[in-house]
Amino acid sequence: MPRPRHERFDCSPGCPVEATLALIGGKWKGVVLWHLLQGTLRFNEIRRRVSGVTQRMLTNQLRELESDGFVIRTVYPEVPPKVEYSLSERGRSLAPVILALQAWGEANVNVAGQRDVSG
Amino acid sequence: MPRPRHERFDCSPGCPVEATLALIGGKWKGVVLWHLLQGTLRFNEIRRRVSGVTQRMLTNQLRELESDGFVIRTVYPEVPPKVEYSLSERGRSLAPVILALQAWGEANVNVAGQRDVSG
DNA sequence: TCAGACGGTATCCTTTTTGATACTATGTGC
DNA sequence: GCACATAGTATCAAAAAGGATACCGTCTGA
Repeated sequence: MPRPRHERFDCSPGCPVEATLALIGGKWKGVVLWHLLQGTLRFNEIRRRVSGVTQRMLTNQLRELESDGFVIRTVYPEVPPKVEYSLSERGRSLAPVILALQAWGEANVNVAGQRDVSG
Repeated sequence: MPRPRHERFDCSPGCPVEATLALIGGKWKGVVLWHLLQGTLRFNEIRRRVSGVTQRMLTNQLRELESDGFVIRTVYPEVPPKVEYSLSERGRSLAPVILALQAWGEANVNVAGQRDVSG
């Protein structure tokens, strides 16, 4: 069972930054949260939208998001199975963070892979 | 040399989020960026502020931040050595992201023994 | 002479994270 | 019977990230 990268965050000023990052820094958590910000989704709907994620990883990330209180998992006792994922209030409170990440990425990450290092 | 976790980010909407996270998601990058947002710092100044980080990891994270164009490393050819780290323009452009992370963390992460965090 | 500060490297090792693959159960359509 | 869809587990392996420790050269101060 994966754990947060820090156990305590009373280190120093600036640590809330780390704390937040430790919660949403999983490889797929950002995109998943972003998609859930648009509305409730079923497992395979998320999986199709987040291209490249494996079933195992998606389960994993969703479980972590759930146990961190960001995501609500609703199981409908049907056959075939139906499970819906939606954001909790706490999850929605991340919106400004996710949107800031998105905005910066759109403005600064070149898809073509170019990188300007020379200042 | 560590690489970003994705090589391409043209996957789908939402991916700018992942792209940004891949760049600043290192264990100590958030705090380091936060501290550098306050001004230029020397290596050991950062090290003292970021409690818990080892010399190796700090070097590591700073090198990655440098090669991603966020941080400018200035070596003064003196003895004893003097190396200063400051944010590039690109680094400063992360301010809204870092501040969003900090704001959320301060509001939502239960920090045992946390006192005032100026900012 | 010995310790400490400076800003690192080099090496080894452990932990964490991620990926690939196969498997579960049930129902529907062909 | 067979494949597909649903939402997962289980298992094994690899890769990435992180940590501990020792070492480098030079200077200052005790």
